[in-house]
Amino acid sequence: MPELPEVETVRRGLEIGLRGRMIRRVHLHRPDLRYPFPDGLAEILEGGQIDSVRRRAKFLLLDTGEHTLIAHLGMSGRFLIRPAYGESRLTHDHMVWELDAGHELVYHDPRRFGFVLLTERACWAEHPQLKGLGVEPLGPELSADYLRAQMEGRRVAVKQWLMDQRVLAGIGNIYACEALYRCGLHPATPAQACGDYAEEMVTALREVLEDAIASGGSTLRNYATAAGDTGYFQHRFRVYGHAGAACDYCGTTITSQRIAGRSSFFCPSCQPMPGA
DNA sequence: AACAAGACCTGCATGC
DNA sequence: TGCATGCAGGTCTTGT
Repeated sequence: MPELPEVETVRRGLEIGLRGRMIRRVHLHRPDLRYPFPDGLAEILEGGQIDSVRRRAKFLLLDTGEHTLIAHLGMSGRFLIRPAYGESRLTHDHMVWELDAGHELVYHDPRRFGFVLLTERACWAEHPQLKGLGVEPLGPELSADYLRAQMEGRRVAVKQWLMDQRVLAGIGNIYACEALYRCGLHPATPAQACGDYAEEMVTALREVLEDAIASGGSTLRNYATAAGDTGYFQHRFRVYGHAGAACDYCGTTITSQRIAGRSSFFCPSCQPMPGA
């Protein structure tokens, strides 16, 4: 489900709702998600206090005492803060934390592509899931020079390359499509042929991600913030999901094509392949 | 090394 | 109404 803007929107909601709260009890309603829940998870968390909620790429980091909980929402994961349901819960409410003040935090994930892991707070960045991640697209490390260097020798489609978490951490299918539209590149262009577009790509990535965060992310199916609100950036997609519609800029029909197994949307006129 | 394809799992929309 | 099919915001593993 969620790409960087959705995860960041969730993070902001969790930060407000969870900072300083006590974790009274932890209930696990199945043994695993994508991976088994960590050994001793409940015992480690219970009685602790949530100090901060951070984000790295599409991962949420919940700091409590000496530990950091690493959570990924996969395709369909949600975190919700709600008044305690008591014994009852909804289907796919896999992990529930009883908090103070009669509230609970719920991890809900129908497809179970998401996961929850635990690491030591002092060395969270060394965790295998986080160690190899590339630069934050909204951080100071993103530059045209960095992109050009990373494109070197890469023949994969630029869209697949943008979604490579070792290059850029946090871009998924939607925002790769939208960013490429904004910089006028055909998504199937080999990455190594896109060097001349590096400056435009930096601008396009920052703009589309910042606009999406300002809109509260995109809600296609079940994405919602911790408070249960839906985002509305999906109404601002220019190409994603718009196959058959007219391009806003030139009126050409937007087409879709499967690239590296993922649906890819683009305007054939605004997004030519360089040199073609 | 770089790349493609399949696997993981459920829910939903579509078409017969 | 019921069933089969295909598709979905991600990542990991396997095979070429």
